[in-house]
Amino acid sequence: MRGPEVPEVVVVRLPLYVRALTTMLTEGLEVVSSQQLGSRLLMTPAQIRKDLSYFGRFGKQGRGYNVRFLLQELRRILALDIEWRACLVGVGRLGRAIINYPGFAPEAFNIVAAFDHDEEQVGTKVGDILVRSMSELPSTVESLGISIGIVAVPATQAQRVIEHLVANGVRGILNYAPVAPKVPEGTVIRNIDPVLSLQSMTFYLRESLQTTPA
Amino acid sequence: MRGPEVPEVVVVRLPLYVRALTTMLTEGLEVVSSQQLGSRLLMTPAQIRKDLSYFGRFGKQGRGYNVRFLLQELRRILALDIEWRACLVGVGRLGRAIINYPGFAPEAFNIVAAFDHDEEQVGTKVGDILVRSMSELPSTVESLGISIGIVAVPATQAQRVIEHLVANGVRGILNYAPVAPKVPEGTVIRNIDPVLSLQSMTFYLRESLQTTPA
DNA sequence: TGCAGGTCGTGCAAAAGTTCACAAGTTGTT
DNA sequence: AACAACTTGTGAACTTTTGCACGACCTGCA
Repeated sequence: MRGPEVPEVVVVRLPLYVRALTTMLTEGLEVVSSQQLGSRLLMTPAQIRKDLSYFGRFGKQGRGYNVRFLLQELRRILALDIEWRACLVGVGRLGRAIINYPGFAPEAFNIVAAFDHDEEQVGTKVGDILVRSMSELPSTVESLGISIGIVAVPATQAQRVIEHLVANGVRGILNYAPVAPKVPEGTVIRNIDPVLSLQSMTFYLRESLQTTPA
Repeated sequence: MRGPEVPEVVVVRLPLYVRALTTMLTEGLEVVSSQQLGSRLLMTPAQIRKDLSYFGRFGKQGRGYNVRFLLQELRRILALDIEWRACLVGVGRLGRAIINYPGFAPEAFNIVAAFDHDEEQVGTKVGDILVRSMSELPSTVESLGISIGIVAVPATQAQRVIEHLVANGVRGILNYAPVAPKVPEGTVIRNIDPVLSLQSMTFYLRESLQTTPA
């Protein structure tokens, strides 16, 4: 039905381009070639051109890409030109840090509600966000137009919480719990898991650590 | 010189196996087939068997894998059977949250030192970690045997800080700054970047948001 | 013992992803 | 106007990754 299916790897790279182009724009650069972009991002120019070609023709031969225009197009493609509302579930230490993280809002990702299972927490405020009871989740998601759920609960509860979110219409999950939850078709999940990152890193560090004697 | 080069995708999946096997062990499961493991991790059994085959033959035909044994082997391969010492650079809100994150220590990743550029912070304690001056970094890395650097500084300073770490012998970088720093050959970097995750997520959410009318 | 049901490890084929290489077009200079 | 220097977009070649399918083997039961 839709056009040529875009590989997920390509979609995952687009935000990298958005970020690099944003920087370039603030540097006053008006035009950029796939060559230049590639050397900044450590990628081949061909890959950048191929990636972009899934979505249209944004460049000009002999010249390159207009930074402002390409940026605007990529933001539109990724739907970054609209505000996204998220809720946080789990207001423990990690949850509090996430609410206070200053990196989301400038990118138009706004955490507009927080929930916690612990009734002691309910009614308190974290930053300027009111902590609500889990029972208020359905109505709050509905009334505030929340489409993303940020999960910062213990691993044991993550699957259940995510199912609850999905059942109430939340289609995007940003999961900080150290598990890989299963989600139904049509739901998008991204896992933030520093321990997994470290655990694959050590495979490579091992070698440089143990110096082999002659 | 070394055996058949192991693809990085494979290495990145190993920690997933480690985690699933750990859970299974606590559940009292003694033997597991690639089939079972695959259905838990949402992967094909063939992929699991192929991945493991890069490192040896751990299973028994007709039976499967001994959970305890496979887990032990994988932990050895990933070098998770030794303690890893890390330092944190940047003791802002994010850095404090990282120090207090309870997920590292149980996996034998220990943050044993913290540094900050801000002399006001130096000398204070975060949790039970003393904040040191950047000038103490070289000697501290050396004396405490630190091999991993966790970077939680503003984006503008990340590249510089990482170069400083690498120059002092730190070969593994866990970067929380929203940039993709360049690192020299032989250094392993992993980026934790929730904004990028969200920005690729919205591409898929966009569609389900805008319901196409008939 | 013989056989049915299961599972591993792996060569091979298919699929997915990356890079090459070139026609076509742009820009600036002489 | 002609040309040199660039750069895009893309089909084709190549590389990497995934999945299939089957021989070999294990286990338990009749």
